[in-house]
Amino acid sequence: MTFTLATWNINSVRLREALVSRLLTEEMPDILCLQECKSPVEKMPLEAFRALGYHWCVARGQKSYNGVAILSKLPLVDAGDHDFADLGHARHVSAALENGVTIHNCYVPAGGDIPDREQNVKFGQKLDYLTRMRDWCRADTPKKAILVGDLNIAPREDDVWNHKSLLKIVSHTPIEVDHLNALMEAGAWIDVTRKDLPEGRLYSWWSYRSPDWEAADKGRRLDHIWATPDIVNAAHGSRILKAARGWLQPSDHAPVFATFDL
DNA sequence: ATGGTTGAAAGTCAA
Repeated sequence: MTFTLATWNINSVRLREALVSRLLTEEMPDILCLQECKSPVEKMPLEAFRALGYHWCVARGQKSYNGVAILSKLPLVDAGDHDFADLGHARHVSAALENGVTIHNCYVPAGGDIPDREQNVKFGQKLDYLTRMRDWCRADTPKKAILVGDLNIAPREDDVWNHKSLLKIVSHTPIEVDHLNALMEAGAWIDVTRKDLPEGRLYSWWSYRSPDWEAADKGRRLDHIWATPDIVNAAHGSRILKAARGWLQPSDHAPVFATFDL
């Protein structure tokens, strides 16, 4: 069985229902993981996606903030969620496919503007969230698992438009990268996007604050697809649909894709 | 060090 999976921080699924439908229609991923739905589950426009063949959905929502959903053409079973930060945020949900693969859809806290937990509680919450995810992987080593989402960290020098100028910018500070790497080691996670595309700059997010995002191209790779070693060799065909960042009234994130032959 | 833009929701807060 082969399936294609995509992950996309949609920044309001209700406002951008038409963009989600466009992605589902044009790209036809078997599974689409959304973050920042900014909606309770009962107000997510799931009927529109069902009409396009996405009959299964596992989601967690809340009013105004956060919110994650896994839309699928393939049967899914809800496999639970974790509130890693104990903040009552809907930032994680997981689902199991019939082939025994578990998908974890994550939205790691952005962490505020100041990269210092003494001055900025949000930064501490981000680091603590990653530590709790690490401990969860240590306690329960994931198998046949895929972890996707907006991890809000661009770990590599070629995951940002300028490594040196971003070293003190939240999303690319060494302490965040250390926390992300500790999580990867704890679960033996492999970065599927970089397995497939090891060379060159890759971005999945361009700020709304840049007047000409495409010409400036000051991007960061914040959105990731990881897999455990037992299935990573099944992964191929990674890509980032940069064009979606240029759609009308876009999300500031572009969708990231990978295909698995399992 | 600051500003720039966007979304939800009706204040600002979060990103």
